[in-house]
Amino acid sequence: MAWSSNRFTIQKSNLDLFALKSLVLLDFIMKQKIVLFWFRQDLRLLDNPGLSYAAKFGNVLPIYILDDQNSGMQKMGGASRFWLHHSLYSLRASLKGHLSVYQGDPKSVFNDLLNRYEVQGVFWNRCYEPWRIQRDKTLKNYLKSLPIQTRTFNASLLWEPWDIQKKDGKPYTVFSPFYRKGCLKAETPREPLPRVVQLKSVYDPSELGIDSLNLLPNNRWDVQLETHWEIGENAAHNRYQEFIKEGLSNYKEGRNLPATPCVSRLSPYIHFGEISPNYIWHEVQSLGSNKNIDHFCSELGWREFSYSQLYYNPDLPDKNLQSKFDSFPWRKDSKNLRKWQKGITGIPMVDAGMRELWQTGYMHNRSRMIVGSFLVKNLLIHWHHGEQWFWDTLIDADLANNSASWQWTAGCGADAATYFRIFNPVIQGLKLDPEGSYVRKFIPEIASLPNEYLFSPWDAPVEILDKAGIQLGLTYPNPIVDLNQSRDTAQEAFQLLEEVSL
DNA sequence: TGAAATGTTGGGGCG
DNA sequence: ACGCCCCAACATTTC
Repeated sequence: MAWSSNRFTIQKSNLDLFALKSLVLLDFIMKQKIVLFWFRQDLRLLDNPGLSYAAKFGNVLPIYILDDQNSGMQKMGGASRFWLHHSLYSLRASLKGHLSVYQGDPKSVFNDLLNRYEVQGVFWNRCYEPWRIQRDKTLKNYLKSLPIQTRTFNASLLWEPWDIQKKDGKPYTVFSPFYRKGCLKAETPREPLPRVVQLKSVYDPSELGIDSLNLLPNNRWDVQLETHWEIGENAAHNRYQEFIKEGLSNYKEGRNLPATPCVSRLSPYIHFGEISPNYIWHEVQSLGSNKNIDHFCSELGWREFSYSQLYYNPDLPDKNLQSKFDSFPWRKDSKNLRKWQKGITGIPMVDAGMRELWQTGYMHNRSRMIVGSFLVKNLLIHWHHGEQWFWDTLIDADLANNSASWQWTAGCGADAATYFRIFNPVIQGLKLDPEGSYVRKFIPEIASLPNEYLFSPWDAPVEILDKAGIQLGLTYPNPIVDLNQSRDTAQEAFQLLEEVSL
């Protein structure tokens, strides 16, 4: 049975004659013995437990599968695809060209490979998105039934979600005890493994090739993004070193200032596994212990917390954790949603954040909180819309972090900001971008305003606007809502929610 | 990882 | 010297 389907596969593919002949020959003698290593969110050679394990077996076929079939509504967004495209190229180079790429349902990809090779084992590092857990569980059972040796590893979390629980066996719902009593009291995270060198790798000539995955957009908006990022494992380590040099020593305070280089910007690399949290954790810990290092480590803890929340609440991306929010009267306001997305709300701190996102595929963490608060609380637009926009436009879009953070912002999450915590983008700007350099960078049309009015141009006297060459409503929008009034409205609406649920 | 309103304190100017 | 007022700075309460 395997023989006939083999020939069929070969005829379909466009191999050159030599490769065809040698494969047919192999087919007659014996199928090549290999183990499969399946790359997923772990596109690296350093500290890759699954790959290190596979490497012990000899001939390893390293593969990547783009699976848009099982992901449902959570299909990878545009910015993520851009990143993935380059990350795969980088990984392929590290593997000296031996990365074989496929598309579709992994089960059929595996079946095809099982027909053409004698597969002695299949190994991968675990992912934690509910749809991936579901898919991989089924797949693992299937492979085991054949039987084929299958083994999975942890390469992307410092602590497995099922290892961090309260004494009563329930998951933590508040960050601080989750991190302090849960994570820090649990076993120290695994030490990073050495880089896989001398991998005896195999290449499958009938793989698709990275380009045929069509990960880049047709209208090439990615060209601008590309200027802001180096992508791949080496780039991840360069970014890490840069952060240690430029950002860590003032991390605790500087992390709130969007114009400073104090945040790590490692999130896209971590998401795609170009650098491992274990590597970062142990490197940083080896530098000693102070408030900056501790705070940075706790941010890795926040990531663990997001994954824990998603693991124990698989519908975190769709459903309010606090169900009383189900009845909240969100506004269907596609015009204002569009203005928020494009960064033309007329509120500089919000627009700066949204334009940073659009231009670079990234947004400073503090800006994410400000624009999120604005969308949900000042515009009263459902957090799903923010979640979806971020999902499509962020290069570090991560299901756990994205959904947990939006639930936090909206106030419906587990350890959420209470409803009356509403950011004032003017005050946040004055406090956190005191030089105004963040706003001026992304909103050049108001750059000539003095700092005093930079965050609230509508308050500026006409002569100052004139002098700065600004005509509100023409060169820069009037604010789409009154901050004070919309804040009061929101508080009333959220207050009502509290009362109804009593 | 909020902001505004309200309350408290203490120093300095002044009659 | 003293009481009074003003106000900034800080603390607490409220939404």
